[in-house]
Amino acid sequence: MATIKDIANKVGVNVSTVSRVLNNRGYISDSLRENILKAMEELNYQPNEVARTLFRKKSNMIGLIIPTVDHPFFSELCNHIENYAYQHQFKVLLCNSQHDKEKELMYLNFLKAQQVEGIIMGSHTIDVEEFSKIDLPLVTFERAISDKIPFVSSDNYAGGRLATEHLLAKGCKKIAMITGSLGLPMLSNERHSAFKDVAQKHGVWHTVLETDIFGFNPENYEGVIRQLFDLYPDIDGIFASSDVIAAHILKTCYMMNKSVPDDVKVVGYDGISFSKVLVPPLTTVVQPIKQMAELALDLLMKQINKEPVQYTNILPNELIVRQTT
Amino acid sequence: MATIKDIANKVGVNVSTVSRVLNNRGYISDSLRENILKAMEELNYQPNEVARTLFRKKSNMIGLIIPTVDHPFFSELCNHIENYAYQHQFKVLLCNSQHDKEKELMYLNFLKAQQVEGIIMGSHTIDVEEFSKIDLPLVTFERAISDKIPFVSSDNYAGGRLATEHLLAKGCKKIAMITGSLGLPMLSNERHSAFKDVAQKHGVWHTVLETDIFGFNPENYEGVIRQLFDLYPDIDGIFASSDVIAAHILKTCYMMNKSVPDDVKVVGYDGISFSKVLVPPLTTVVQPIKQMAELALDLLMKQINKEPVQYTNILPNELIVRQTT
DNA sequence: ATGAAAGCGCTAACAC
DNA sequence: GTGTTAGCGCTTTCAT
Repeated sequence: MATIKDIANKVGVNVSTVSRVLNNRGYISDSLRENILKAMEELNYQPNEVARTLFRKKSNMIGLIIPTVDHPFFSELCNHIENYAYQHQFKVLLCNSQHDKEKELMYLNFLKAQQVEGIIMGSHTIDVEEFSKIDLPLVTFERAISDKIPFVSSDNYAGGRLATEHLLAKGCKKIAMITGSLGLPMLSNERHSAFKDVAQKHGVWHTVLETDIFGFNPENYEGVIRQLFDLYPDIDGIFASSDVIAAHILKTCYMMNKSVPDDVKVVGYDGISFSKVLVPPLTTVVQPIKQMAELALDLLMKQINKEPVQYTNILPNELIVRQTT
Repeated sequence: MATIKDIANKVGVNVSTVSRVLNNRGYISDSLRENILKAMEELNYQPNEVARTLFRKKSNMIGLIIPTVDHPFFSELCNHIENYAYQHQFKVLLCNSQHDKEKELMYLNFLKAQQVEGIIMGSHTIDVEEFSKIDLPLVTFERAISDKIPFVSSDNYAGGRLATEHLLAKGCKKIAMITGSLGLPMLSNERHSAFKDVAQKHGVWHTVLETDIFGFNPENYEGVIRQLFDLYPDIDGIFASSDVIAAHILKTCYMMNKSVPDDVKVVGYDGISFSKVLVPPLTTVVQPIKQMAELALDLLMKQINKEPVQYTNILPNELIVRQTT
């Protein structure tokens, strides 16, 4: 791989001259610039960004840690973040923690060592204390760590209320919530609080099913949903904590010959693009994923630029009624 | 951020000594090692990987370029690649080209500049000549560039044949294929060739609908599928070039009150995890995505280690019959 | 067993 | 306008 030195030698100038044309800094005669540019072309020269980063202490990279990109919510989030970052000349280093504490911590250190300029955290297995060591601009998704670390989330409680009240408004008498893990310190747990509060307030029978410890183990979703129906055959409304879970509910209803929305109504959460192509198209609480992504990056960039930021960033979401209710 | 110098100063030794404990190389007295380790702990020291990479010319990073992570096939692929890479101490730099030639090229150069050790290309908008300039270990998905660049794909022709023959075996008399763009130089276009060949061979009426130029613009899928049905109301079998398209077909059938599989049968392609939770669960040609991901990385790592590789890597896929046929 | 020094590729004073 | 030089943080001979 050609270096700046090779170019300099070839043209017969000093490396600093080459560096000047590379950075468009200082004066150089047009003819020299021409020659240098030509030499770069010929040697297929590519400035070594690693060396540049070492010197500048600026990598133009940010880190994104999520549980797994293989979940539509996160892949959409990731996609928006990448796009927006690209517009602002940032590259994103994607890290999938797989909900593994070791891996999350390891990636956190890796990102630091890699001199990223900031980190967006969407995975939450590590403890609060660890964050103090990071000492890098940070933004969190769905988790409030401290009043020093801004977070963005949608209004989970309001979303849960919207969903539950909608089920009741549609006449459901016996409702269930099926949710991923409630054991992680995430704001999304408030969807569950809202569900319980609303059901209690209306004096409606209700139950909660926690599918699994981590929320992303869809292999056994159908099994547990079947169990729920076996136990309570007259459940007529379900609030799923994610559209992915909702999809499994629709599938299970299909397999059990329960008609949606006639026998049971279901409302999802997230508003991922797949929600509108499900059969039937899913009623769901849609989060403003794109805005959330861009807001997170804005907050990160502000910190990178030493600008003040707001720590609490809760975006509204919207119930979209389709055909499962 | 603490550097190796800070540690050295604090302990009162030379940086090379610190470097030694960092790399477990050479001899150092146990007591010194202890002290140094303690100092690192106290200063929360993190070796600067950028500096290390500059020296070693080894980044432990590979690049992955795909059209968009916001497509289940690629997010699953990406997930498997990341996992497998992690097991082999490689990090992956994810680049979404969005099918944009500029962006793909820009990312290609970025990856080189970033000193990645190799690149896996799943996006294919740039021309063959560009590849000669890359001069880095490369593996391609679904595209044969040259006999110097290994590629991995599933057996697209066989897959297309499997799907089409299955439709015919199920008694379809009037079949359509709905496919993404055929305009990109991808091996997956062979699914289409197989479809036509099989239909012709059996003398069955058939038509092909190309949804859009790039294959990932699902906004208007329902519209074009409706048009197809309006034009040919008696189509009774559809082969979709991806499970995502198949999902849109199922949805559109639902909206048009066409029963699947009674009125129209549909078979998808990919075997993404969502295929089994669709309603009805989708009959589809499943690609061995995980094996493909790991094979791609194996081929890349072999090149990195200067080992010989096989250039043609076509994996078999399997028709899984579920309830849409 | 530890230190001194050179160098990875690049940039930015500072000379001339 | 262009060259010289020091240095970014780290590793690795080569001394001692």
